[in-house]
This record gives sequence, C-alpha cells and structure tokens, in this order.
Amino acid sequence: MPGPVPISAALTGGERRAFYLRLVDAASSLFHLRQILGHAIASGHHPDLPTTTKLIHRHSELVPSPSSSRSAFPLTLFSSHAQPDLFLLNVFLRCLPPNSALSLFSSIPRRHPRLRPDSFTLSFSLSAAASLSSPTAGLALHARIIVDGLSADRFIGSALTDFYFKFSQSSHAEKAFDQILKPDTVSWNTVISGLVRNCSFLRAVRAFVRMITLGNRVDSTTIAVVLPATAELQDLVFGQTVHCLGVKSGLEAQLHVATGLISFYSKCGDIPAAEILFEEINHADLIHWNAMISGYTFTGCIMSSISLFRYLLFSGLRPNSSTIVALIPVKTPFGREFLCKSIHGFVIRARLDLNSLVSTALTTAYSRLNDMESARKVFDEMPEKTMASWNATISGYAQNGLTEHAVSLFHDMQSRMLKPSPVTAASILSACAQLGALALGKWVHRIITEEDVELNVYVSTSLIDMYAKCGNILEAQKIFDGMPEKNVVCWNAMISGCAVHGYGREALRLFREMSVQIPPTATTFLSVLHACSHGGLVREGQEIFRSMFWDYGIQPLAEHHACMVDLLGRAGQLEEAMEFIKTAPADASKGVWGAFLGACRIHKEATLAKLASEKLFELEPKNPGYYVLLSNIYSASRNFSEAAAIREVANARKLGKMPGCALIEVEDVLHVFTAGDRSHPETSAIHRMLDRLQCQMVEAGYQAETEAVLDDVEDKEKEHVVEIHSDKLAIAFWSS
DNA sequence: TTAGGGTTAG
Repeated sequence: MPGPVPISAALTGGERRAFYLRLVDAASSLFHLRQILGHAIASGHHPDLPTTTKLIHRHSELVPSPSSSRSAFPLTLFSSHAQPDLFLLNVFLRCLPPNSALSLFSSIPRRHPRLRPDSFTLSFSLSAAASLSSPTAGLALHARIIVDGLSADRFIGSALTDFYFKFSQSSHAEKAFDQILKPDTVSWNTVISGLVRNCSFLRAVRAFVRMITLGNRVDSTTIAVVLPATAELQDLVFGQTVHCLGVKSGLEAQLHVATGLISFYSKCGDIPAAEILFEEINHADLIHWNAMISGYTFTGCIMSSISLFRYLLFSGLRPNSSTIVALIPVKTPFGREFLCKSIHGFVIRARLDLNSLVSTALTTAYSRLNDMESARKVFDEMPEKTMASWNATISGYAQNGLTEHAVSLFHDMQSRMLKPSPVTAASILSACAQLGALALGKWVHRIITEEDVELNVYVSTSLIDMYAKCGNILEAQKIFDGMPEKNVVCWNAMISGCAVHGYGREALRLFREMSVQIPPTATTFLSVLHACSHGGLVREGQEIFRSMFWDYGIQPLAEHHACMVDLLGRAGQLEEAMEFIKTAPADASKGVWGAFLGACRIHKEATLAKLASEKLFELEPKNPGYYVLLSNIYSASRNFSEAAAIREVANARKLGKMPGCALIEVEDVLHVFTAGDRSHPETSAIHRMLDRLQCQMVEAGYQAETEAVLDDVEDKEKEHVVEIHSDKLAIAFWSS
C-alpha cells in the first residue's frame, strides 16, 4: 500500500505524476486502484490526462471482460475531463461494452470535435462492431476507412479482416487482408484463425505456409490457430512439422500451444504423443484436462477417458460443462448407451449446469443411440436453445430417417425467424439425399440462396450429394465446378455420384485430377472402385486396387475387398473372383461372399451360389437376405424344389425380410411402393400402364426371366414370382 | 487488432 499522503505533497507536478503512475502500475486489485485514486484526490492531485489514462488502462487489465463489468470507475474518470486527448479516448473506448463503445465513437464529432479518430479508434470500434450481431455499424466504419484512405494500415486492416470473418464473409475478409501494406504476425494470425473458423482448413494451412515463406515471425497464437486446421485435415505429418516449428521457436510450453498439440495428436489417432505432452505440462489447467479427456473419447478409449475424469475429480479441480461434453462419445459407438445415461444422471446429481453445451451433446448422443424421444426431451427442456441445439436435433431426426420431423423442426425454426446456419442446411440436405426427395432439396437450395447462407465446403458437399442421389448429376457437377476450395470429402462425393450414375470413365478422370492435388482416402478408393464396378471397368479397377496400397499406403478394408469381388463378379469373371476371395482377410468374409452371391445371381450360377450361401449361413445365420437371394437363383435356373426348400428353411427359422421399397417424386409429391403393392389410390391405372410397358418391352426383344417359366411353379411359389418389383411399380406410376 | 478444450454438418 502507498504510504501517507504528505510524500506526494512534497513533490513537483512532474514528479507527482511519475509517482502515481508507478503506483497504478503496481496495483493488484480494483480496491487497491480506488485507494490510490482516493489518496491522490485527498492530497490535491486531481489525476491529469496521463494518470487518468493509466488508471483506466490498469482497470481494464484487472477487469478484462467489459461486458461483465458494471463498474462506473472508468466512466467517472473519463467524464472528469472535459477535453480528453485521443489517447485517453482510445483507452476508454477499449474498456467499454461494444454498444457503448460504438455510441461513444459516433458522438466524437459532436462532443469532441477537435479529436480526429486514428487507426486505434477505428480498430477498436470495428472490434466492437464485430462483437455485435449487426454488421451495419462495421460497414459504416469500413466506408469511412476507405474515404480516409486507411485500408493499408495494419491495425485497421486486421480489425477489418476479423470483422468480415465474424460475419462469414470470407472473400471480403481476405480482400481486407490483401490491402494491408505490411501485415505483421497479428494480421497473419487473424487471417489464419478466420479461415479456420469458416471451415477453409486448406486455405488456412496455405496462408500459414505463405506467412513463413515471406519471413514472418510466428508466435504462440499462430501455432494455436493452425493446429486445429491440421487436425481437421488429418494431416499428421504437417501437424508434426508445426510442432517442430513450435519447439524451435521455444513456444511448445505455452498454454494454448500445449492444448492445441494434445488435441491435434489425439484427433489424428496418436494418443501416446498426446499423453506425453499432457504429462509434460507442469501445471495443467482445466482446458488441458478437457483436451486429453476428449482425445480419449474421440479415439474410443472410453476407459481411459473415465479414469482421467475420476483423477480430475480426485485432484480437486471442478469439472465444467466442457469436461462433461468431452466425456460423451459422439463419434464412437463403444459404451455410448451406458455413458450417455450415467453422465446425464451425474450432471443432475452433481447439480452441474445443464447448459446448452451439455444439452446439445446429450441430444447428439441420444440421437446416435437412435433414441430420438430422449433427444427431443433434452432439447425441449432447454431454457435457451442455441443454433447448435436446433441443428443437433434436426440432424438427429435426419440420421434416424425421421425426415418429416426434421423438416417440421426446420419449419419451426423458420417461423421463429431464425436464419438457418450452414450446419442446418447441410443436415436438412442430408435428409433430402437419403429420401431422394429432389423437390425438397431444391426448396432448401432456394432458401440457402435467398437467406444468403454461406456456401461453405460442408454445404456445397451436401448439395452435391443431394443432387447426385436425387438423380440430377449435372447440377451436382455444376456446384462441384464452382467450389473455390475442394477437400477430400467433396471430391469423394462427386466421384461417388458418378459411380451411382454409371459414369465410370468420368469417375476415373476425377480421381486422377484429384490425386495430383490432395491425397485420396480409403473412401475415395471405395467410390472409384464402385464406379469401375458399375461401369464394367475391370482392368482399371484392378489397377486402382493395387495402387491403393503400393502407391498410397492405404490398407484395403473389408468394403474394398467386397467391391473388388463385385467388380469381377459383375463382369462374369467368377473364377478370378473366387481366387481373389482366397487372398481377402478374415474380417472381409461376409462382404466378399455376399458380393459373390450377388454375382452368382446375375450369371445364374447355382452351384457356386450354393457354396457362397453355405459360407454366409455360417457367418450370418440370421440374415434373411441370403436365403431369399439363393432361392431366387434356384428359381432362375428352374430348380424350383430347391428354391422352395430354401424358403422353408428361412420360414422355419422365423426369418422375415423387411420389404424393399422404391421412392419416386412426381410433381413435388413423394410416392412409396413396396413389392406387390396395391395400396396406391391409382393402382389400377398403374397396373394397366405396367401391362402396356411389358408388351412394349417384349416387342423390343426383352426376355422375361421368371414369367416364362411359370408353368412349372407350384401355386405358393407362383405367388412370390408374380409379386411385382417395387421399382417397376414406381416407373409404371411415373409413366401413367 | 489475433488467441487453447467442448456441442451441430459433408
């Protein structure tokens, strides 16, 4: 504490100011600061401009969050000067909540006409505008910046960049950044962080590389903002390079950097590296613990995650809502049911805040358990619903096939005048894609355009997927071509779209174009192999499969093996397919034999089919599909007694099969047909059209496979064969 | 002027 007042009375004006400035610097609490001010006034020293500026500055350091501070201290001090200088005004402006800061800024010409706002005044006001949800104030500021010719200033430029990124206007943000004459570390950090927040991960990494190439210094913020991008891109090697740079620059031990590294390594599956880093931190804070717990959960190490949580409680740290969220497995299925319920119970028992963050995570976890009732209950009970919670519930409905609920909740959102976020759009589009609902998808696309929802890489990929699955491959291609940044997932979606439409050559062309730009993933290879299989490109498919491991180091999974058998089998190369099966790993058995059985059906190979079925009955005795398939193969090769016998076995084992269905959209209405369906109101017209089509097909040279052999069929079996395929009904309905 | 973990999407 400062000593008695008389010391100050003995000093000259300049000495007295220096004395108080030193005291203010050393103040360690708000109470202390007020005492210093009291002493000064009592000794007749009314704080001059520099002392007041220092007092307000120290106050904002001690009370960092302006919005939570209700203290009148800075205001009283500022108001005591009728004619503040620009320095005092800037410091005061900075400690105000955003709306007050902006009204102070707009009052400058009237109340302080002699003061001309400088780059600090404008930058601070821009930050205030960015924190408010209305962009108008920031746009007016930008207009003024342009008029005053201040766009090249690095403070102003960085604030502008950040402002536009906060409103998801990435291209304006990057333009503002490009105008900065000499961007410094903070300017580069701003642009990298903005790109990451707007999901442009590849661009963020490129900006980081450019920053270094141009000789800029990196700081702990740079490392902390670029790491989430490398984690999202699953680029372990690049992240390790960033790590090395951090070590060489002596930044590894910084709090933010350590957290970023733990999170990065665990998201890339390198738990041991994350553990070493976590253990090396001297005084780990709650965020470090949360990052490590989340890393365990993310990679499916549920037991480690729970042990670390127990240890956290034991160590006396109080978990927060992020800790609870970190415990809820969203991406892995292991132990989800148990955890979800016990965590829900724990949150209630420990009277932890069941805030929007925890509720949203619970909603997601329940929807992944296919328990939409519990998910909806958590959502309904939320006092304040966030955008994430709306999206979690909508996507939960979509992923559980409850499309009507998803759409109805989306309508609900719109009636509350809530603008859909890119996540909302992607979730709803995924529902449309599953349903094949083109009209609904187009409607969502219109809303995206009308409401100016940012077309980020997720939304564009969802649109590609939706258009491809709903049959409009040209529109999918158009969106794909217009994307400024393409990542692996959108390339995969486009290739997979080509596969579905039978465009094998186009899929291969895309694959070649892609692989010179970014490394393909296991999913890419699956899509390309599908495309080869559907396009009859056997040699090309074999070449791709070989290259997958030898050129790209990706181990083929069960699905890839099954796809290869499908490729060979469809092309009639059953011998080769059989040889290939022998080389497949054990976990691929179901898939490869299933694909082989499918090929036997196409080529009516009853003997080989029997062999495949025996394997499949062993592997999956309760799957009715294989019985149906084998029975159909026997029917096709006129072995009706065997066909009936197989059905008997299936019936005896009480294996019912879910009927497949076909969906068709006519004039924006979705119609569903199952095999032999007569429930449609226009059923007689449909059957008339079907007959007409059948005649035309026969005239065109079509040879019916089953209908021609009906004479040999027993009554019961005949009923089954006559049952009209759902796809045929849908097509007949569309034609009628 | 930038800033770590955690919820929602392809």
